[in-house]
Amino acid sequence: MTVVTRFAPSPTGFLHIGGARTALFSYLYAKRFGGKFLLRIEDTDRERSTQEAVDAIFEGMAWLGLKSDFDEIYQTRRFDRYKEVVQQMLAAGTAYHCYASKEELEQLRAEQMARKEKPRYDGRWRPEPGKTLPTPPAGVQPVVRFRNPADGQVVVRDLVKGEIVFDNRELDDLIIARADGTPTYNFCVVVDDWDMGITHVIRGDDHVNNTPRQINILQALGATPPAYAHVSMILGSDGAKLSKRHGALGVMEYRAMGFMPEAMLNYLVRLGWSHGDQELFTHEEMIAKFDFDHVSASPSRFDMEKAYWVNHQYLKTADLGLIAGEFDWHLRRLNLDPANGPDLKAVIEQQRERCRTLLEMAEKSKFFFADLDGYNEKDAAKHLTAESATLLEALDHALAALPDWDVPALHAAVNGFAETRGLGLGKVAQPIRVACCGMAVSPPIDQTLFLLGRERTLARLKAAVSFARSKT
RNA sequence: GCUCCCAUCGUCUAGAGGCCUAGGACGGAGCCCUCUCAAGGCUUAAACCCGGGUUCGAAUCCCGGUGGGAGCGCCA
Repeated sequence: MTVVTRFAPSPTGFLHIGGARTALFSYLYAKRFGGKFLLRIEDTDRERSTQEAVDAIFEGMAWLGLKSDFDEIYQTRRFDRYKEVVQQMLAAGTAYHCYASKEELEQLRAEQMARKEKPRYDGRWRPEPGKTLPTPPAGVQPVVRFRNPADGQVVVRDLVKGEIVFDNRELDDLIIARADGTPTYNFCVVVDDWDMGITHVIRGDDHVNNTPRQINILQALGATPPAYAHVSMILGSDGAKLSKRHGALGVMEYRAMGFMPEAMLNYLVRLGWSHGDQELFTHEEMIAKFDFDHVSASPSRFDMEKAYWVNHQYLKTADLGLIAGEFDWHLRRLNLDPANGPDLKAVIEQQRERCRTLLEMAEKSKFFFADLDGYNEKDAAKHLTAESATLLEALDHALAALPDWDVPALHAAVNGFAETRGLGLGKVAQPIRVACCGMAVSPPIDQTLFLLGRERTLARLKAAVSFARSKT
């Protein structure tokens, strides 16, 4: 049997971190067993579903590289099928019409709560042998309810939580089709998972309580229930639940913060899952090693510091071309022209060790791609002094005389310059940094000047000299 | 309220009864290296929620408590 998993978000917002991890686990599990992974848009709630959200989810999935093996599926395009199954169940007696109004049900719930009972449908329209049903009120469109077994138990063998037992007495008859005829969530999932041959349902653990009902519906349909894996949720760093109001960010916002998609995946896969002490995984390793035996049942917190660290590991080691694509995106976002400067890969090679994010890298590389917009105040005060002006002026001449503008030549020139003057390299390099980069932080000075190029370097040295002299 | 889930350093976790005087990683502290910032190397502080059992032996199994969380919609 080939494994088929699915990621089934409802398009009511962007793809958040928890959803991304669920998608990743589903994807990895399918790939691990040479199976298929599909994306299904659960848009049966037409009030809340939006096209923007659908697009946002696709965008997030694409950025992360979680490709579906099929075209996306929309539940709204499967209404005929759901109706067909509802009719089937009605005919089989596993579902029935219920004419209770919303007001009526609300009152029922209120009464039950007051009596400290679990609020649930009381089965007033549920057909029983020998029971006389009320007469349907005129002009009321009924909903369709599933006839849940009255007793017995449902055992969910959850891949992460183990065996969970539910008493059927705790389950009421849920609505599977609204008065307007549209199907509801719990029903659509069941029909879809069944029709699409889903073998493993991997989802957030806020769904565990739905699982026994879904299993009952499946059984009423004569279908074999899939395996379930309920993954616990991801909390904010303060341990509070993530929500739009509280720190829930879309995956694309992590892109804006400067994360590599591969790093994001790596951080996410380790959140709740482990493989011994291993922290870093290639895409292939994730696929080969992922399993539910080592998925934690308890919720975990999103730790930004660790995420940054993982990202940094990727920046330090990933293929330059791969990084360049994202780096380019960030430069443009800062209104910089990637073409107006050194080769991106060469810049990345020099900056990758000192930046935890691509955003940071772009910001620290501005001076390679645009004219200086002034000097960092503190750095200039410290390093662009009257005496360093003399130094920089001499350096300007020395460097201008260089026959070749390459790293060894620049290295020799700057070091030799410092040596002949009996100065430590720092005394020379720091003023150059501020002059050429606008600040006292940059890659090694020889590399920096090389990448900056002769023209820009010499011009900036001259500008710094007059700047230093202009301040009294 | 009812049902269900969860519980190892601040955080992510290793740990499937003896290998645990509890390991790794992030973050923290300190030292070394150093042209800046980093990176790197070394050292260090830091945890089995509590109480009962089971067992020769429990972080690991069972029960109870406590504390968190989820669900209880004609939402998904």
